[in-house]
Amino acid sequence: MSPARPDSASVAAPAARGTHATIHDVARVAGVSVASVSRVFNGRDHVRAEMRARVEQAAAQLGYVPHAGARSLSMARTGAMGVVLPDLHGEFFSELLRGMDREASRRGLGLLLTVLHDGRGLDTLAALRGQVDGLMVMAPELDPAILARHMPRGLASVFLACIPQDGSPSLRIDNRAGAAAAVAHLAAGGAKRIVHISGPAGNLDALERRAGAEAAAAAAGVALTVIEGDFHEGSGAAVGESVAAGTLEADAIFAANDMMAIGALMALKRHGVAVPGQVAIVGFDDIPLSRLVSPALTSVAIDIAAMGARAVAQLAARITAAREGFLESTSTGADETIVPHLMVRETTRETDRG
Amino acid sequence: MSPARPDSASVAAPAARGTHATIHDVARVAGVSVASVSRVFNGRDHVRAEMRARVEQAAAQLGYVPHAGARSLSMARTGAMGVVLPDLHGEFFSELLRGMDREASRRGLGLLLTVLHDGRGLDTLAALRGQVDGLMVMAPELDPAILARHMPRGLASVFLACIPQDGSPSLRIDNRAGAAAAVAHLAAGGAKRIVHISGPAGNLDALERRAGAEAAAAAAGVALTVIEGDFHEGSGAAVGESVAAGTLEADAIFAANDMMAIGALMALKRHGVAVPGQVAIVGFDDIPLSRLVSPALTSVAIDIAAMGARAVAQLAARITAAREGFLESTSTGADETIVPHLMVRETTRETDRG
DNA sequence: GCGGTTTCTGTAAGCGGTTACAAGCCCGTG
DNA sequence: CACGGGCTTGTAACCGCTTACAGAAACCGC
Repeated sequence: MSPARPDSASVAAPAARGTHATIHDVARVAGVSVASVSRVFNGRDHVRAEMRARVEQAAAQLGYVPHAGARSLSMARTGAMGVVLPDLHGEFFSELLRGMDREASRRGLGLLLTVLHDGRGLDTLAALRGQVDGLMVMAPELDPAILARHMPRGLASVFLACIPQDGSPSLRIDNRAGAAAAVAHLAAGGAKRIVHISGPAGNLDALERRAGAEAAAAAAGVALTVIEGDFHEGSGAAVGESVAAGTLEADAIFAANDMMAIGALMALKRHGVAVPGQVAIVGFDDIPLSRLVSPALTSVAIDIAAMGARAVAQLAARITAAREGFLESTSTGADETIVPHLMVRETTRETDRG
Repeated sequence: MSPARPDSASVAAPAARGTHATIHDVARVAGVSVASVSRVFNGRDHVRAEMRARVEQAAAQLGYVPHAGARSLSMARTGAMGVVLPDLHGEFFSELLRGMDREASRRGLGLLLTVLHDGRGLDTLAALRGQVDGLMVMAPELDPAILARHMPRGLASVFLACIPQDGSPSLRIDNRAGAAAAVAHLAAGGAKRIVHISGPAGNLDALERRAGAEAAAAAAGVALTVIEGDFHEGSGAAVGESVAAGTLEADAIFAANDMMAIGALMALKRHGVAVPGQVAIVGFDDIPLSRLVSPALTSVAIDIAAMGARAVAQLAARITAAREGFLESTSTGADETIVPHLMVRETTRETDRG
């Protein structure tokens, strides 16, 4: 019983049609044990040069690639992070993912995307166990209690722009400060009657932005009327129509996001209302589109991509902490607050060409 | 030796700190075998109501969730699809993912995102084996041979807008037809000297669009000058500058994508060149932004989200085909061609208000 | 030429599920 | 009351890989 040698007969069918070669096939072809093959591939342990060569040759010949699933099962590590997002549109979505990807791929991690279509999808969260090492969750519309109930236990997680659960760290946007800066800027520019187009009622960001706007308006002694929007262009356009028609009196509009601001802007333009001459406008998010509309939109800027990258970094830290055994540690991982800044453009500033 | 009964002593520590309960823990607590627990959770086999109740109760008590990795190992099915994309920006990216997600989540599948940063990332493709059931690959910039070399063998795949490998089906945009329609439209509007801002040299879409434009220009008997761009706003702006300065003579511009068209549009506007009065502009892709700039951009429209959804559907079909054993079948899965259509807006049409 | 290291390599026990197979149960019949 | 057959359930063998442990081999100084 000599150790298995490369024997042309037994090597005949290393893998069935379409099936992949396994580590055993490689071991058999190379005439070594599976442990050695594993060692060669993970390169931590000592392996003689000749053995390494034999294994690599066999692996190449068979087109062997380790099976990520099996590996993650025995190592308790998947190499992927879950991203849980609401049903986002457009630039915010892509910028966030872009930032996450930048940081994740730097660390050799994958990103598993899960979109919550207004609540549905929540039950798939639990199924992520064993498929990802941690979760980045953004669910500003969701009742924190419901969210908590659906979070898979024991999976490291980071929350974006929503209330953190069970001591997980979170990344928060200082919506109040951003909104306050916007309103203060409008007031400083001479606005007396500001209309705030808010986000949907249940949305946390929306609530905070509204609060910030109200505080700043009170401080500056200007009137603020709040109209609820839905973060989409249409609701902004509706407000623009009302203002143009005179139904709604306003010399400035502060929208809770850029799409609504742009909707309002387009509606006003369509009706020949001068922006910023008669009505000044400020948005929130500073999506790339903002500087392309004309007049270019003044907006509260958040570095969305950077936020995504930070989320990955935080989660990575939290995952390794958990692996080291500090998981129950009282240092829950620092929350981070991202402070937005005002990007002044043409909708709040008379330009040479109006 | 009765079968293990729920015994408070042995049940003491179902899971260590932070660790998940396994199917064995559930079996022990419920006093049944692991097979039964598995049956209850997969619900295919007959299980008595009382057993079901016992297991469900135990699972709930332990907060048990099946481990996706382990399950995929024994079932040879992961429930996720890999998405391989170039380093895309903006709306195209988000629309595509949006469409893919819509279809994937309808089928209960996840999306694992891998971005190719100009070539790097290719080696991670092979590592996807065992992590996804199939791959959707979009790599218009990549040499097909290099791509082929890096594709994990035996993994079902669908190619988007690039040359298919090994008989995998692909989804292609009829770039030629779209570009031809754009140029024909410009010629019909009276253009005599058209400038085409192409995409980068190695890009397949870019080449096809250029070819379509050239063919249509020849057919219509109008002059076409090609200037190479990079799909970003800046290169479009550069052309706009040249045209405004008179360095480049043109009464119409056809850009290979919308961002370059918008760049050109902004540059022309900045210099007071009338659009479409002096220069008409057509873009390609019809990203949401196109209708928001002013004048609104005429563009060749592709339903990007629909394309993403189709890719998922095709891949799903191919995966089940492979599972049924038709993997070597000569019917390689039908290629699909998506025919774009022209969306005429203000940059090629005098409007009431110019 | 022998014990003690040091450096490789193989064996086998998991990781957490699924599932073929066999065994046990319960029932209606002849 | 023995018997065949339909439901349920348990046992154990995988899925493909990592890794603790132990055995083998090579090298050391004496």
